[in-house]
Amino acid sequence: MDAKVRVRFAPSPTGGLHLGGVRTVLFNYLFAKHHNGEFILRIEDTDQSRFVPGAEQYILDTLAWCGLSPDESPVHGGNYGPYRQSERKANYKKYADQLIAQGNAYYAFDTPADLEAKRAEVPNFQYSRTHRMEMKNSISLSATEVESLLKNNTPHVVRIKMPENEEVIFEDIIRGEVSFDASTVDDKVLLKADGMPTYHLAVVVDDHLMKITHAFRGEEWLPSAPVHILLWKYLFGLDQMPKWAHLPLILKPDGHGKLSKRDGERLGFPVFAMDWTDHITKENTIGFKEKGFLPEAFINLLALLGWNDGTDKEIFTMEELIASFSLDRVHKGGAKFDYEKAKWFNQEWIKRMDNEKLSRLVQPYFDKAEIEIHEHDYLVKIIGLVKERCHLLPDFITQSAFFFKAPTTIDTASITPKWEAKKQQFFEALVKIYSDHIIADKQTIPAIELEAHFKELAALHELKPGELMLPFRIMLVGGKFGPGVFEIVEAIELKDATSRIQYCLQILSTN
RNA sequence: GGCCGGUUCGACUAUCGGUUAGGUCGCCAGGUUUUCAUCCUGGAAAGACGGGUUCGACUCCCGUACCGGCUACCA
Repeated sequence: MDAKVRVRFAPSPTGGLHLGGVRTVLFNYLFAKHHNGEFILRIEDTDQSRFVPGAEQYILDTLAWCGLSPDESPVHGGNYGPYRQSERKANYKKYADQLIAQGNAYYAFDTPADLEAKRAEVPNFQYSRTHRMEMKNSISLSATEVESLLKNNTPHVVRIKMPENEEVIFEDIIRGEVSFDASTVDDKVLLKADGMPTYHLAVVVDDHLMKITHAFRGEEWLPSAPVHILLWKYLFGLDQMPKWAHLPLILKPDGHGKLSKRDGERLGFPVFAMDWTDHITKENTIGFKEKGFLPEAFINLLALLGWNDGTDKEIFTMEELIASFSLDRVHKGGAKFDYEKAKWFNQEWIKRMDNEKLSRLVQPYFDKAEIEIHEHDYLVKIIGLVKERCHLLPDFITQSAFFFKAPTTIDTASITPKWEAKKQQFFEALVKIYSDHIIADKQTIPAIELEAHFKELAALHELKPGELMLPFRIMLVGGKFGPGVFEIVEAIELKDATSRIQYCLQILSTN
């Protein structure tokens, strides 16, 4: 039987994790869990010039928030560590040497300045068979020259020698057969002058050493696939190579191109999973988490960007995704990100979520808005009352603040045009009745009874309840929104309701 | 420029040769809600183009167009 499924997500820790990155993690995770396999997090920090402090922790935090916990990682450990490529540096040279010995790679001594000059001189310069002999390397130079350069520790890189008449063909799980003429691809650098491998060498060596069975990555990697295939062939044999799948890109909602951080800023939506603060500029980029998305919704919407189960089902739990995920239902084409639909997913998840659980998630937003919650049970109850009108977590503040303190702004403009003495008298009578209840030690009354009393009183004053409802609502919540008025009165209790009515009557009489 | 990939309503997508091309978001209209939201009903809205193959093509093949990705000692 086939070996146990092992997949990896291999980000370089350079900044916030964006939608596309998280989706790549998700597909890796779902595939692994679907096949009872293992999901590995490997940090590809081979470019020391791009090291960003905190970025690795951010990736870990993001995976934790999303519920995509790795089985092996720099912090979770595992039998194939270390899981940071910078700590695996010693591994790579051996393989580079092997490639050179086999004639599949060579030393190149060109300085960055040499390369720059050559690029300026030759339009569309490629370091390949067309110009290889014009450069300074162990193919163009004599053996003695190379030896002395090496002996003098002349800075050099190792480049793969792309074959001349070879068609590189491989099977992509999503795209089917893909082929390249190897001679059109340039001689990629494998080992840099600082001794660190480039992605090309590192990914092949580590996938082999970590026994990766399936390698998934974004479509932007497709053009360099022939380099990786060749490396597998030269180093470990094609029969050992993982199965590849190049995932479709997530595109800008408007216009064209890959979704980027700037699109989010421009169009007003998050692109990163969580808040990310640039360590140099201190500029903060908002994340889906902080914007008020539920991780369940975030995962759900990401899963449906480029995949579906073939039915009309759109709301999936993680368990359901694991059960039904399959790579052959992943699309080939990129998907434009639609923030409106993203919010819809979140709303659906808010509606489904347990009030108690929701209350714990919403509490921080109340704290931030400086709205004091005296009783937790009261908050839970209010959440149940307003949840279906909230798309994002902060919506709970605007939708329910009036349950905790009297509204600060009152839309009196919607009352005054039809305000009259009769109505004034009605509300004064209502205040009297509520006050009597309070004196009788009744702090609140069930909504149904409140409504019945209200209607009786209206009839007594020869007014239709309909003309009183809107003013009443505005007195209580400040505007034309919110749950049923009598439910509100029941919740905020008579004392509070009374003072809100009185406050408004005062404003209305002075106008 | 070169190489590679992609193309169904505005967006996400179903369809694996035979359908009035379906669903969801958004949009519009109506109902419910004596408010808003929810919810319900209805509506507008799509196979890039041109050739084949076939009794029959959204579906298979070729070409064109358009879009995207890559083309660093970055990943």
